[in-house]
Amino acid sequence: MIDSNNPIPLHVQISNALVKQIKAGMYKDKIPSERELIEAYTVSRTTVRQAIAKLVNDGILKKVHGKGTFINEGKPIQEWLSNLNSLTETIKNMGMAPSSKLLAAEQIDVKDHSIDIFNMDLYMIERLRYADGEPLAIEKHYYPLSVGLKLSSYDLETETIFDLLENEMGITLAEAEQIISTEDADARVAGLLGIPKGASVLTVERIIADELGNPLEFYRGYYRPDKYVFRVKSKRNGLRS
Amino acid sequence: MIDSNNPIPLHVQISNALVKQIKAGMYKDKIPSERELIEAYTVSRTTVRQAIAKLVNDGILKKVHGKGTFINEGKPIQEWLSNLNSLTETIKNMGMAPSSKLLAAEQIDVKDHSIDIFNMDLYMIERLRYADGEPLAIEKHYYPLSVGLKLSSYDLETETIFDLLENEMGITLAEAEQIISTEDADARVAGLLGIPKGASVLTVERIIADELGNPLEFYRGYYRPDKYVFRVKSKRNGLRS
DNA sequence: CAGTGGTCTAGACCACTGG
DNA sequence: CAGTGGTCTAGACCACTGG
Repeated sequence: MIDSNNPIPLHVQISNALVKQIKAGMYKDKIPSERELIEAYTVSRTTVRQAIAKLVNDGILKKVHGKGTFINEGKPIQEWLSNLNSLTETIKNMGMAPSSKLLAAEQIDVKDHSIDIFNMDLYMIERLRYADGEPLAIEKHYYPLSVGLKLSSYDLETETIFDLLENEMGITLAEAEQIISTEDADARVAGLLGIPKGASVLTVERIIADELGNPLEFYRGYYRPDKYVFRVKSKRNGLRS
Repeated sequence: MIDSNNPIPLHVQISNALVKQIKAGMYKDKIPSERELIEAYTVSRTTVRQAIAKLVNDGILKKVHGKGTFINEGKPIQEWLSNLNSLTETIKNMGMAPSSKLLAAEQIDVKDHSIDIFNMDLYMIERLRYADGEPLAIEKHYYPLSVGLKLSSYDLETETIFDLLENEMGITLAEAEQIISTEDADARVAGLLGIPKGASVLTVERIIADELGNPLEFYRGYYRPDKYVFRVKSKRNGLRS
């Protein structure tokens, strides 16, 4: 299972093994202690701690000094807002299986929409996103027509849009500004996400720009709050006057 | 500067020293290599890497294999990343007049609450916050009993809690982790905020810690989404496969 | 090639939790 | 008290970047 000849680092192998075991319900609440994992995998403590640190950072585990390392029960998927990650990446980091269903991929006339960041016709891609087969979010991406048309030539149910943009189309995503809010789910959103009409959904509006600040994508996402939350780290260095 | 007799861990001391040096403009783009830092601080590589890892996780530094460790430009490290420091300040910045109504200030038995970050009885302060006389948010702050009691001796309808903690009580707030989500307003929340029962409210859970990571405050806020949204800037990580 | 970060070992002592 | 995670040392070899 853990193979030191494998080019995948040992701490990554252990990390993955732990996620698999946690998902399989092998541990009720607590994972084995670091010393026990050292024994089990015949590795050093550094390696074990490195594996655990990753899962703690992802919000899967939680360490308590003197007691042990515990599984973060039933916690929704947590996205770190300081990094702009694709939902696919985030879901994978949480040890779940991402999938997508394409709802729409179509041109939108400039006069029909209120998104004014591109001064041209748009192409809209809408997908229902799943984690371990459960509906998680609806994502609508808006691109300039040429970009959208090119994207639509790929299989958008299996591909990661960020991958396509960055690796296939040579577009560099640099930074994003996101607005997080909430609204009551309308009938369509509720139906797709499998929640009652009127229930709260987390909403994200996002503009991604390149290094020069030119807009590349407008995005609107609707997330099930019981399965997905946003996490932010903040600092307070020398704010005092 | 770096003192191994200091109870503050060496890697934290080095971490802080690096931040100070970066802010002072001591490095143009790249910080010294790990081997150089080992020399400079007379510590092991593990310790240096631990110090750097923290700053990478915070988005201040960025490592590039084979090249070095670089400063992440444009990441403001001197302020809260998301304008959540003091609601008073944020409201003022929007050109509105902040005010507060104290709803509760009371001790909570350790056995009655599920907040387990302090292993002691808590003191809870709950306020309804207004902007230009309109209800905007409900804020619940939880502190260790001694801190809460001291806070309650001030006029919490006019004072800013962060001001009291930092300037009157000499408590240093270093960093916070926040979780943003949403839920349906219950009758009480709806009534206080002046929205229909069941309507969506933005929720924030926050733990503020000192420089060593010891928790200082637990916080839960309920915001009217029509009057308050969260804005976050994110960067795309350079490290993808 | 020298220099960089990435991975890993095999120890050690400490501080904290609970019985 | 035994067991836990937290910190730290002093090494080693590897993979990658650039001249």
